Amino acid sequence: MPVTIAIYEDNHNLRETISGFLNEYPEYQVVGAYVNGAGAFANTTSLLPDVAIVDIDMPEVDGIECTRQIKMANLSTQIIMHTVFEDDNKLFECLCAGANGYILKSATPDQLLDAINDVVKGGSPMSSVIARKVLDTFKQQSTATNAYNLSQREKEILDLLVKGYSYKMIASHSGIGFETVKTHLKNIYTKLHVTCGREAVAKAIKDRIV
Amino acid sequence: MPVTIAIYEDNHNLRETISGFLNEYPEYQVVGAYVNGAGAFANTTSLLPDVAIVDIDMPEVDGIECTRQIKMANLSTQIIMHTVFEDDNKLFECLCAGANGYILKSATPDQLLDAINDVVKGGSPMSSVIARKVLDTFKQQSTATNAYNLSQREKEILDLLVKGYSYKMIASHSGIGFETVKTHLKNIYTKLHVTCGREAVAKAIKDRIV
DNA sequence: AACACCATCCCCCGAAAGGGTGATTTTATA
DNA sequence: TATAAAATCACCCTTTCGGGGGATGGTGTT
Repeated sequence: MPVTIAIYEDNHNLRETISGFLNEYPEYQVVGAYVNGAGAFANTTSLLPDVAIVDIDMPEVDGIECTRQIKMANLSTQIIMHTVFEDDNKLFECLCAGANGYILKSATPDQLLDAINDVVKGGSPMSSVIARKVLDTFKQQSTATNAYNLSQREKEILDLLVKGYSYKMIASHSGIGFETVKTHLKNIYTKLHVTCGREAVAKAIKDRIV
Repeated sequence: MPVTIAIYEDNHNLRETISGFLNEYPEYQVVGAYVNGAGAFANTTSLLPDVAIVDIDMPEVDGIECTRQIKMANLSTQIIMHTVFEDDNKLFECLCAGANGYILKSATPDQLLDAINDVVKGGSPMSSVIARKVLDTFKQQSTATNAYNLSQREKEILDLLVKGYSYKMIASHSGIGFETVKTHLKNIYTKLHVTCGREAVAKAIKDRIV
C-alpha cells in the first residue's frame, strides 16, 4: 500500500516535477496536486492523503490556511511545509496551524523522500536552523521567569489564587489565617507591580510563575 | 582556531571515548571533562567553551541544572544534550533551561561531529522524533480555542478584565455604563463556568480566548 | 409576527477584596 | 549570636465584586 500524497504548489513546473518524481516510485502515490489551498478541506475529506506537501506562499488561499483546512478535515494527514527559505514569522504561524515538518525547496529529491518517510513514521523533519528558531521561542517564553523574588509561601498562595480560590479558601487550604493571606497577597501584588488579583493572575500565567 | 568543547558525562568510559575521539581532530579541542554539573558555572566562566556536550542523567547535579549554570555563565556556549533516548518530560525542561541541540547516545561519531558543527553555525540539531515532540507542544497551546460562545462584546470586556481593568475602567474604556459591564461579566462568568474574575482571567489565558 | 440573542441599563445587598499600619514569631544566614 | 527575611496575625476602613432580580430596544431568523 503506497503512501498517498497531496501536493499544494502554485508553481506549475515544480508541482509537476515533484508529482512526476514521486510517482516513479511504487511506494508513493500522488493523489492530488493543486495550485493553492482552495478546496483543501474537501480534497482532504474525500482523499484522506497520508501526507500533504504544502507550499507556504500561494495565491488566494495560502499555505497556512491550507494547513488549517487539511488538519480540520483529517488530523492524521501529515503536513510538510515547503518553502523557499527559513521565514521567521510564517514559521510560527505554520506550527500553530499544525504543520508536521518543514523542508526547503532547495532540498534534494532524496531529502524530500526522507522527509516524507519521517512524517509518516511520526517524526518532524526540519533543518537545524529552523529547529533553532523553534527552540528560541521556547526560551523566550521561559526567560521572563521568577525575577519577582517571591517566597515559597507567596508562590503557593499565588498558585491558589490562579486556581480561583477566594481569600477564605486559600486560608483554610493552607491552614493559615485570613488576615495572613491578605498580608501575603498585599506583598505579592507589590512585588508583581499589580493592583488587583486578576492582574496578578494574568501576570503569573504569562510569566510562567505558576 | 579549534572549536573548544566541554564534556559533562558521568560514565567514565564514554567520557574518555568522546574526549579522545574529538581530540584526534585539530579542529576540535576538549578543554574540560566532568562527571556532573557541579562547578559548571565556574568551569564555563573560566574556560568559555564554544560547545558543551551535556548528559541529562548525571548524579548530584544533573544535566538540566548543568545547562542552566552554563548558560548563566556564558550565553554563547552552545549546549548539546546527550541522552540515551527521547525522554518526554525532561526534554521540555532542557529546552527551557537553554539547550541548543539534542543528540542520542546511540548516534555515530560522525553524527556527533555534525551536531557540533551545527550548533556552532547557529543551528539546533535534533532528530525528527524529538522535533515532533517540540512541535506538539506548540499545537497543544493553540488547539483549545473558543468553544464558550462568547459574543464580540463579551470577548472585548474579558480582554480588558485580563489586562487588570476594574469594572469602572472597563465601562469608561468601552463607553458603556457600569451596570452594563456587570451584566456582561455575569454572563461571561456563566459561560466560562467560573465564579470570579480571577478564575475567568486564568481560563481566558489558558484557553487562548484572549 | 414571534422568537432568540445581544447589548444596554437599573436597583438591591451582602460578601469579598484591597490598602494602611502595626506587631509577633520563626527561620535562615551572616 | 545578631540580623535579616519570611511567615504569621490583628484592626480599621473603603471600594469593588458578584449574584439576584427586572426592563428596554435592536437585530436577525424562522
